[in-house]
Amino acid sequence: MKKSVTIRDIAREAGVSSTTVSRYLNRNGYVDAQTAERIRAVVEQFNYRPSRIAQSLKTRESHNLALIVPDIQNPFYSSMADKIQNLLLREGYTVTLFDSGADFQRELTCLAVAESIGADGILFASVSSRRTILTELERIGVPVVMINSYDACPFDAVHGVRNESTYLSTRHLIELGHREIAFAGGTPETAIAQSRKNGYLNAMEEAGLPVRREHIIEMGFDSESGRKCGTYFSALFEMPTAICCANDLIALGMMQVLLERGFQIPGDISITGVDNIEYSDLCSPPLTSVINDSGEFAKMAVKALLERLRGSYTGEPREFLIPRGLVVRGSTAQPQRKEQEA
Amino acid sequence: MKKSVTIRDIAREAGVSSTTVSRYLNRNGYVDAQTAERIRAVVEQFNYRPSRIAQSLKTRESHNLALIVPDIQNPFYSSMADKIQNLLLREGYTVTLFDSGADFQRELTCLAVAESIGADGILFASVSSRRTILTELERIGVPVVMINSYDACPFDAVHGVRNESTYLSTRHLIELGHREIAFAGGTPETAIAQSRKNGYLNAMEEAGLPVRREHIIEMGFDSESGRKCGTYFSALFEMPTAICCANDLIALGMMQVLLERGFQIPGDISITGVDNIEYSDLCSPPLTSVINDSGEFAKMAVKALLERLRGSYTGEPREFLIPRGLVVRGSTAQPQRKEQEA
DNA sequence: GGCTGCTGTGGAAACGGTTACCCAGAGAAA
DNA sequence: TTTCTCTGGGTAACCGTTTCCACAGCAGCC
Repeated sequence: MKKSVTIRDIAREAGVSSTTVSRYLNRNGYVDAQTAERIRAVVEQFNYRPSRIAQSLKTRESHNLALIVPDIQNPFYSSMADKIQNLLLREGYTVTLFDSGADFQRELTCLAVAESIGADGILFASVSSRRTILTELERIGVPVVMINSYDACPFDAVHGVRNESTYLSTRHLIELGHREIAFAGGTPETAIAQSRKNGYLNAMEEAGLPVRREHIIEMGFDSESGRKCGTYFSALFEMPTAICCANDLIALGMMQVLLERGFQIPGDISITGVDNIEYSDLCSPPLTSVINDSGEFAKMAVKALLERLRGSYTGEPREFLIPRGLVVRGSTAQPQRKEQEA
Repeated sequence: MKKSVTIRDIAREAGVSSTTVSRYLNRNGYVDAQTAERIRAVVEQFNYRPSRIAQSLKTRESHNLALIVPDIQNPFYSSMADKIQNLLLREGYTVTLFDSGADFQRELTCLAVAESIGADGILFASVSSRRTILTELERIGVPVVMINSYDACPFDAVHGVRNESTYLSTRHLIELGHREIAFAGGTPETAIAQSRKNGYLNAMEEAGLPVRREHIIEMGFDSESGRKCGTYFSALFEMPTAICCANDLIALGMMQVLLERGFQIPGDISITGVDNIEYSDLCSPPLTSVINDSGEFAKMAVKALLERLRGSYTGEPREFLIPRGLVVRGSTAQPQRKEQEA
């Protein structure tokens, strides 16, 4: 940061006090039309921009918000981050983005940094939501919106209906006639992974289908985990006819190794994902997936946070539910084995 | 931001002056071991963290850097952003991420915001690099590192060898025996799109192959543009036997519509991309691509910027070249038509 | 004519840190 | 003894804003 032109420079040059310049800039208080014009001219001439830092110090708001996501490389989150950023920039807020790597300790670090830079609010796609995190958030004391974090918490929350996403995809598989349906889950012990697993289990139970222990495997939410899960399933003596994946990245990684090993998709095995990221449509076969509209997540989260920041809502914590839907594509079909073929 | 505990509170409580507390915190100047311990205890007890904002105001450095990318949803950039952020967080810097949408006006907006929040430095994957941008950057006066922006500029720059990426992929196609090779480019009038186009043209010229006007089309760098280019090519009377795409997103979109329309890849037509994003490996057929190592870009850009920030390098603008390589996958093969088949 | 209320402006105190400068004492060197 | 250097620590100015007061002029009203 170089030596910058200050409000006092402008004031001196325009022959007024800095108070008046400030009033002019913030459009509050009275300032004569001619005076205003004089100030405007000087401001333009010097290309003066007030220092956000000094403003922040004085007003105690930084107009900067923290956005913490578990994995910015996950297209669901990068797309959501993009949209959140655009919406907030328009409202005069900047966004500092943190990638927690889905790690509890790093979530805490992110929060510490967010606090020290004086974030006015926090958008938190937390993966752990342990007590420690919640008490830390309360201590910091700024408005918080939790995203995709299903645990009970004293903050506004934005997510889909609990246990719904994989319920939809599993139902779809069941309706196609599958009975041996496996599940590839995300990072264990996280609320969202739990919710995805429950959706699968609920659908299976509702249909009276047994769930084999070895048909459930949980690694992480990235494509590398998907590859590992795929390798695992391909080695089973009794392979499922369909696999419900906890998100699209897992599904894509899974498809890759299964295709590599000569399985037909959906001929031998059907695959479903969750999130409906762009790439689920770009791959072949294109992936049947559950829509998680990152734009809607962004919109609701921003709306909720802005209302808190502006004090236009001060009531009890709210829960915003984002509607979902199933997109059926080429990766799912009726099972072709045993009963069917015989 | 709530009322916070200040350095003076700590000083009072520890029975010293705020100067001493500051000295203790910043480990400069002399402070007695016992005094230090007393301060440490109080700091911990009150969970005191100095206000970055107040520090910034006084020291004139915000420890915040701006990162401006054309499209955060492009995996190359989201991956690079992720890595940059991690590297810098470790050095005590936070990163404010901007998505310019590959738009000149929005690039200017991003710069204005970056300046007003007092960014100490700017990492700029600029797509326009017009004069206006460069003079604006010089006016702001903080260290700048340009990423993937091939125009001459008075700042450190990080990119691959000029015109190299598509040169590699086009050479590969030529060596496979293709003669009718088309090109699907990115946003026209950007330096990077120009470089990608030149690589293709150079390889063609070098091999003495003619380039048809209608075999070159330039839209944008996203998959939607790729789809449009694919639709266009699929309608040509004289289709090429291979298409060199300016990046992977274009290639993926292209492959989607071509497969949809019944073309075999690589049987009827070979496709190449650039960037080697994760999804180029996850799709089928997996995409032949040119490696652009986002991690290397991140590392060099951060290194260059840190050196400037710390003043450990103050010389002429430098150019950092990131090595590339070709990854041959299933989307390319020898042409199977005419001469070959006859 | 004295009040009241509105317009237009300025002085100066914060906001929470850092740091230049000054001072005191102790031991070492002259 | 005097002077110098080193350790340890306090005073106060300053970074660039905002904002609380204060004040002056003027119109309208009783």
